[in-house]
Amino acid sequence: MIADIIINTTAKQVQQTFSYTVPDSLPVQVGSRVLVPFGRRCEEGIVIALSRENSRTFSFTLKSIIDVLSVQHGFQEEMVRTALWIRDYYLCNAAEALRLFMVEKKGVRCQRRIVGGTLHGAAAVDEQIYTAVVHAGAVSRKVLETRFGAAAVARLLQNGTLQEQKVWKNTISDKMEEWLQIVPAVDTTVLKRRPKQRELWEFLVRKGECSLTELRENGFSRDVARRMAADGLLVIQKKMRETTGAGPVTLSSLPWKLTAEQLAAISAVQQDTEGRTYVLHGVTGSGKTEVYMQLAAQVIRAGKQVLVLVPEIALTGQIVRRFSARFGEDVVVMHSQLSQGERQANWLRMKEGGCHICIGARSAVFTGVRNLGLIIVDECHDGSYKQEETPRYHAIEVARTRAAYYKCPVILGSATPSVREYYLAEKGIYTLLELKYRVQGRPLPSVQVVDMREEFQRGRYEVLSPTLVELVEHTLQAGNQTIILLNRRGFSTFVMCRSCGFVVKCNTCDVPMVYHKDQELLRCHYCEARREIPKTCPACGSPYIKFFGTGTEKAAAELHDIFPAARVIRLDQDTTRRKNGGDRIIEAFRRGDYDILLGTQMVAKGHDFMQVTAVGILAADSLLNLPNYLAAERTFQLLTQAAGRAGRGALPGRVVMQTYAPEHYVVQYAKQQDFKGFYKEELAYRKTFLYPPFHQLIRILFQDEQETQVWKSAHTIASLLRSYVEEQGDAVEIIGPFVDAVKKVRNKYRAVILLKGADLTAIKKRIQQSSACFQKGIIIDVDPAW
DNA sequence: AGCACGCCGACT
DNA sequence: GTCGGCGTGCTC
Repeated sequence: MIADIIINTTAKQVQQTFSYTVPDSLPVQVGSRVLVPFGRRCEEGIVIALSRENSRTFSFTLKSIIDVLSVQHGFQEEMVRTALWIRDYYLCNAAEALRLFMVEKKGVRCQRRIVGGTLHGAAAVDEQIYTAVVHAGAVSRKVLETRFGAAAVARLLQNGTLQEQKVWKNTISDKMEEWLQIVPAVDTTVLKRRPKQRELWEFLVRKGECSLTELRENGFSRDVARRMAADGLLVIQKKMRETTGAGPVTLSSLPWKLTAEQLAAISAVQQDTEGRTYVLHGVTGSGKTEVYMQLAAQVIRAGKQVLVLVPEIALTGQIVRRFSARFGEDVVVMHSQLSQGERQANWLRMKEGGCHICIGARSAVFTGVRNLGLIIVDECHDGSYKQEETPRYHAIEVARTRAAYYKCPVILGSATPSVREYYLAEKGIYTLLELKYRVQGRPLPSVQVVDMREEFQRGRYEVLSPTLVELVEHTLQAGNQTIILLNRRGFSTFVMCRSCGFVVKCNTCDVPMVYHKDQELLRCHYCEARREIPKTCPACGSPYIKFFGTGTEKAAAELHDIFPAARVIRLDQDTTRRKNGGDRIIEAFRRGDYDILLGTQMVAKGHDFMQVTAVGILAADSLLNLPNYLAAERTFQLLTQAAGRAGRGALPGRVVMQTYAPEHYVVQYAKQQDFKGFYKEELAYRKTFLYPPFHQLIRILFQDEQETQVWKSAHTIASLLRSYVEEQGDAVEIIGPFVDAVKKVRNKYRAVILLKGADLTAIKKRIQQSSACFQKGIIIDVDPAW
């Protein structure tokens, strides 16, 4: 057999496949992670195809695979296929795409060590070093150098007294376990006077064979077995560690009274045999999680597995608790804060089929599986499903590709699906499932819009309008809770000189710095830069420095002034930095330890707070002015989701939205909680300007410390692509290069080229073939969230 | 990415 | 003459 292999390195020049022969003795499959000789060293390779020996000829002699690194960490064929799809769709390295599926990113590590060579009878020191090395067998160079000095070590390496050796360490070797087996037809009379050994013998006769862990669980010591093995009564063998058994499927299901809509949605998906994608459009509070769990139960009964994707860790807590309560041990959680060991254990349990449900954020879409039956993407509109570093994949597209292989359904649940997803459902490419009513007939909250321009004209400059103050006061008196959303952290958003208009910007990024009062510092939200607050204007020397704009810190301060007795907690990047910080704050608020939760968009994400009856949205239109085709959609989602936090318990909810653009269609539809209305108007806009879902986008970002260099390489690529489009008559529009929305980040200038067209497959192939597009400082983003 | 090869300048 | 700088090219 001949194996085609991708070398596990991200080096741009080593991305083609390499062919190796497969020794008959090795269990190599598509997806195996193997050790191969590569140049004059060893590397890890992933087998992506196997073919018969006589089917191909090569102009050079092939080398042979040395070993299989791990059976347990090997990929399923589906994972290899999905990885290669990611490479071709998102235009990244094969190894980068394959690494998405790995818990341990590198399967082999090279270690250099020093061993003894031949002693050239000389100085006593040399002999001393030589014998030290020989005595130890092998030593690392560092240890030797600190003991005897770098010069001496170098000299002895030179003259051959010492030699440097390389060893390759397998970091993903299979976990082995010792197994006991009786030797049949052996004379057991000796056991008469060995009661403990006889007991073990009888136990093994009943069991056939038994692992060492099982032995311990049954109260036998390993020593008894060892002695018996020495006497030839039983044999101890090493076997691959078995999956922690697929525990009994206990469904402590308390069947809820489902609404007719929930039942209809469940039965539609249950009847699926071709693996379609479903958009589960359910208003906030319509019971989507119950639908997920009922479907998951069905899939588990059929012996298959479920992947559940949720937006962020802050949100996993709640949904994990609900799933765990129902499915117990059959649920594992994947999140970035697990230790390497926990992560690996969970991954292996899923891959070997020992567990049926995996819940996690974006990267959980790559969890190994044995037999996939369903993928659920909760809050599918959320921006965190798009990875913002290479490979820049979208978890929904990866989910759909994986599901296509298993012919299993994908559920995209949201109260505010993205325009793209809803459009595909309307067109019949996906299937639309609607939940229009809240469970138990709870009403949607009533929404009041406050025009902040009028407030300003009346001379009210406070952050909180009188209408909102009244609502908060009322809610506090009733003993209920309030959520306040403000999409900016820090105290004020920028610092400006009143005399000359100078704005304090970050030294390395082209953005204004933000004033953080609790640290008495200016901070850049693009890099980690901090700076003292200047006492006088750095440009004109004037002392009239003023802070403009409002962040969560300032709003918190104002709330404290107006309601000194109210217990306020902030939820933003500054307060959630610590481990589980977000979950801790949310749980404390849920318990009722606080009256007001004030924060950035995190407060709007899917939490179920029964005691919240009021929601205030400050600066409802702050996202609207971003230079991004998704600005309106993002704003509508944020406003609707935030408003949806009110009135999820038995009590009705009230919402106040403060805005400078009350007549904007986004604000109007959000006020009515009218998804359909917003969707129609937004879709018309997208059609006019040929934005997704009508056209696809690719964004190519160029970064360099030299501004001229950025433009040079951007123009080179742009003209390369333009000439291709002209030659081929490809209907692709090439826009730019133009300056990025932020001109400079971390001292690197930024330029952008945008590709726009109904079908970009041909030009993607062209980009993939061009080495000029894969140089450092160039980032290719397919389907950018921009 | 590594690692070797090769070409050129500096120095015991 | 030789040591070491890093530009270039290859790895089945």
